[in-house]
Amino acid sequence: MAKSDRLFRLLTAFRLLPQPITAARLAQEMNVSERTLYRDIESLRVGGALIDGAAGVGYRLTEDPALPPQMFTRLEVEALVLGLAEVRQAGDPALAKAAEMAMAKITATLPERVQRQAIHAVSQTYRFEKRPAAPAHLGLIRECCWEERMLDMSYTDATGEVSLRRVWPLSVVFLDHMLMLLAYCTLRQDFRKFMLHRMQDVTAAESYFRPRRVPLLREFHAQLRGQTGSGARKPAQS
Amino acid sequence: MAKSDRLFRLLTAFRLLPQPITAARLAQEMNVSERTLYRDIESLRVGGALIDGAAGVGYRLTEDPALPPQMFTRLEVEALVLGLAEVRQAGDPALAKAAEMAMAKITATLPERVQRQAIHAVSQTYRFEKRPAAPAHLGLIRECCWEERMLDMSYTDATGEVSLRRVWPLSVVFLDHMLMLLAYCTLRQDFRKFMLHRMQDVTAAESYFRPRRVPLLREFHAQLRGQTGSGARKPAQS
DNA sequence: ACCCATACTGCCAAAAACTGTCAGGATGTT
DNA sequence: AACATCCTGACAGTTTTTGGCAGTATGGGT
Repeated sequence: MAKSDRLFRLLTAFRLLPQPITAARLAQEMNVSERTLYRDIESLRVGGALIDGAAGVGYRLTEDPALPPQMFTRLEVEALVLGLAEVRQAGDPALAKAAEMAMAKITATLPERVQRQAIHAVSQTYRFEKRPAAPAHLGLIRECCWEERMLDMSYTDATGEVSLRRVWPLSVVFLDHMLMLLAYCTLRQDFRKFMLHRMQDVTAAESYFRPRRVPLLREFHAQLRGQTGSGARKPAQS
Repeated sequence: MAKSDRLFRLLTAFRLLPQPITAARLAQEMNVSERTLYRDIESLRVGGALIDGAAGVGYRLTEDPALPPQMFTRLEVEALVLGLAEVRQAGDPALAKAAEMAMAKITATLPERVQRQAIHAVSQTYRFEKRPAAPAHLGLIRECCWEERMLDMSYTDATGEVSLRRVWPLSVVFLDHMLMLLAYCTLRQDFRKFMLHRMQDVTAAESYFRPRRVPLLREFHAQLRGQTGSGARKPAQS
């Protein structure tokens, strides 16, 4: 095995195996002698890896050259922590979980000192008025947006009238107190806003509208901006 | 030169030099023959690099094995975009700017396809009731929290009474409509919450309270949790 | 302080990997 | 079609790497 291949693999082993880890354990993992393993460690060090080794203890990969050179300022760390904390309160359990995972992944890439800054960030968020829990069909709606897949539902509008709709879902908007879907409505042949809590029997249709989502959304936004600019009239809503 | 060293350097050259780039150019850069360069390319490919090579054109590094093994799921990307968008509406210009920068840094590390998912994320946020712009002293307060530096101010409480305060600032809380500082108040010898818009003449003191911020904040939170659990009484506020 | 576990480094002969030259084939662009 | 460039095999000579051995240094626990 070429040494260069082995060095790549050694870095992977370092990331995956519990630390601290002894040279003997790594050598076993790599099928080389300990002497060679010591040399490999030295090579990785020359290549930029910061590997801490304590006699009687073992090795730790303290900074990984494969990790991004990206370095967040302290204020950027605050923004990330605060933003992801907001998402955790957004009322969407799946998104809250994803926010946690994203934060964990980012934290794992940070040097220890910056990790501590993130864990003990100054900025916090607290919401007195909680959003109601997201309806069960939020995940389905989101996936249909991603996949540019049409969506069928019955919708109860503000007057209490129920209608069957086939829409092209474009975007999910988190408002102060509720969730809204921006979509193109095939029944009305126009853009419409739908409140998620007024939807029933939401199902993914067999048809797709790809690849139209991004331009349509851009158009909807332009329309909304145009209406906002033309006065205090509230944008049309289903 | 050891081949393993050269492979690291070749990846660097790939990232820095304009693409597409010919084998001849890279060989020159690395001081090896073209034949060796072809072998090196093959070695990088075996190691996971996705390098596109077209006869008559040159090479492109399409996916870089040095990029983080961390990969955000699509939902995690949504959470990041949404969270940082919330921060941009938080009423704190410095933090908003930091959120933009953080998002740009994260985006830059993503493969192209995932970058597009981030740019055209489904989740958006819109706030009807904007927070008032943060008072000018927010930045100073934040820095004093970071540095565990005492803060002096005059404070107008809910009854309109003004008092001079020296506090140990612990945390800035973004509420629905306003900003709040959690602090230890040396005047009252107790934890207190202060609304930022009721502060005047905010200055950093000469003294520090480090390293006390994290345990104090933990204690304050425990106190708040205790009060919440004991009934509907609203926590004490200055 | 002592003991144990482990990091660390130099040396050397044998083994393995690598190199550049040469030749020839394939492919993309204009 | 012409040109530029990717691609790959073969081979003799060169360079690098390996593992075993020996000895030193160091961190952590008791």
